[in-house]
Amino acid sequence: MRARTLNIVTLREDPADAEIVSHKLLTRAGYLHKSGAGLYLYGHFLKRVVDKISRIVAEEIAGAGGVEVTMPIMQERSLWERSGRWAGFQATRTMLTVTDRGGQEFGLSPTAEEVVTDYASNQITSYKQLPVCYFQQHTKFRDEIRPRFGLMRVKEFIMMDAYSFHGSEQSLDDTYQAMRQAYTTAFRRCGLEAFAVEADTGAIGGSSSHEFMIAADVGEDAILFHPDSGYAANVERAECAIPAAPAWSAPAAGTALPTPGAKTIDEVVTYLQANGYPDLTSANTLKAVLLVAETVDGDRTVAAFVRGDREVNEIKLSNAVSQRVGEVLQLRAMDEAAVRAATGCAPGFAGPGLNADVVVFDAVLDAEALVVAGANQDDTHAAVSIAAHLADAVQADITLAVAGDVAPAGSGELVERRGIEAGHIFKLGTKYSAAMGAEFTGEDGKRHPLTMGCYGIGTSRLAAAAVEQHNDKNGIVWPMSIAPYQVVVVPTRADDENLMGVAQQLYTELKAQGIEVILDDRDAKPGVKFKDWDLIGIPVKVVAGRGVADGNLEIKTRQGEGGDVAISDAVTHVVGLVRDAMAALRG
RNA sequence: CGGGGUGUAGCUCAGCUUGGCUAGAGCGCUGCGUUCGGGACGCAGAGGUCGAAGGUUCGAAUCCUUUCACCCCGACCA
Repeated sequence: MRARTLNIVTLREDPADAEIVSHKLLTRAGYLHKSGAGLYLYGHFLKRVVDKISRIVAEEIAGAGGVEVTMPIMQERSLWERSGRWAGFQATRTMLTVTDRGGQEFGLSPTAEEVVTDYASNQITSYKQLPVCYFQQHTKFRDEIRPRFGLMRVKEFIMMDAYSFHGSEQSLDDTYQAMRQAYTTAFRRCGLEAFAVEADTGAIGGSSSHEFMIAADVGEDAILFHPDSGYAANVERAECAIPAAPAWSAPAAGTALPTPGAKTIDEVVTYLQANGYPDLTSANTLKAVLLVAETVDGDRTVAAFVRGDREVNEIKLSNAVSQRVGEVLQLRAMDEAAVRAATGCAPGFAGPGLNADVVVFDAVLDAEALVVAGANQDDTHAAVSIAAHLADAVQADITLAVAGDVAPAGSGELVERRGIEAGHIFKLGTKYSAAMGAEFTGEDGKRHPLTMGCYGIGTSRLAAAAVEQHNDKNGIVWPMSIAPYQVVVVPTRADDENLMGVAQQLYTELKAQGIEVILDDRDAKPGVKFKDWDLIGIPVKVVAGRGVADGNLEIKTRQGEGGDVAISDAVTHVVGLVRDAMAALRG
């Protein structure tokens, strides 16, 4: 491709609305044009990067048994009602909808379990056809509450989504592991350092899932690791062991403790330490978190109790509450009136015995130990044990794990890293097939629901993640496998027929060798061209300049390695650089 | 949706507090000339409904009201 035809426009300054390096560089280098909030036009270079990532991902998914198809983006409401998810996606307003002239509503695909399960129920009739895995690379829509970070979080994006169907849990396990391996290989081929972590299943559901994270400080997800045992989990999911609370000189059970004006744990502890209980710590208190759970059947009040020195993990809590009242669409804080209705007192003095539809105690709490908890009476706490309140309560792990906690699988502390969620794999079981009647006839001659798995990779997000991992002060440094072009040939002067002739011939020969090459035929100063190609991040640069008189070209990688090479050896040399880099990424 | 902020040239921004001449700068763009290996220089130019609507005023980018858009912090997720 000739640079003049590409109409290359680069910016010297960072765009005002960009926060993270990938957004800045992709915009400055002309890959990305903002069309609206969370809506981007992909320039020619970005289109090529995304296509390359798509191709690598497709090859690996196909290698794991995937069959590529294309599903509709507009999906009928009735299909989503069959799985029961229409209400949930509307309540959380995750799905964008459109209405046709007849008044029929459609969801714009945020994911495609319904469509593919409907397809599978039509296609699959016998166990002899199983397993099968359909996948696609298509645009997805999500009504993001807050799009941000350039390509990272947008309303419209490109995703690889795969769905597998099985006759047994064992078969699902096999495919799940094959997908996990395919993901690992695909990310490596894209030049990305990724790792798998245990994750919450969220709106997709199912029994278990892993997320694939790209390590990056700007990542929106916190991951807790235990290097020795290999434990790694999203903080939303992470379990932890909490050391027992230290003993304190508690009064008799049931003793009321006046705590005038002390509403927060800190205030209560500080007040009581100064008023007769010097060895009290926040670990000896009980924190009440009052929430309202929205379900398809209406709101339910929730009281969650964790140790006073810890925070509630709302994802874990939501899952625990779902066990009792059905799927929780959303948790929100109780307003003051609701708190008064539940406790009979002002906010800040809630404790066991209050009136809520669902009461959850963290599993780590010692039921017999005396703790300081709200007495459901203004300006009063009490020394209580939760044992008497467990009867109708849920006991579950609802504590937010933090770095420094003891890892669940033994000794040692959890450490925190941040990551960008690039992919997710789920074991769905029969959630969708049972709801939608997708069944097959087994070897036993009976009808069984299909067992399912699903798998997603944020293809366009990967492009941004790659820039986060591969850049320097001069711009992007693409891995060879996903660079928009592999090589650029830069004649230092457009008006020098000799230089242009040498550059032109090299360009033609490299193209003939199957190399993706750009000829920079722009009439610009050499410095301008060099800056542009560094910013854009083309892996190999060949300069036809002052060395040509001596029969040399300068060949350098984007990392700055290389030097003069005889013109006669240039094609072989460049082809070698490209092939070696590609081979290294294949591993 | 709650909290904070910003809308002025293609891009990055000044001007607004305290209303006043033809609304400015840098980058980018056009022409000419000199340059030509890491974002050159000189000269001459083009480019703006100051987000939108309404109001106050002799006079509004500036003050008031309404509204829209975008960005940041929180809840959603590939």
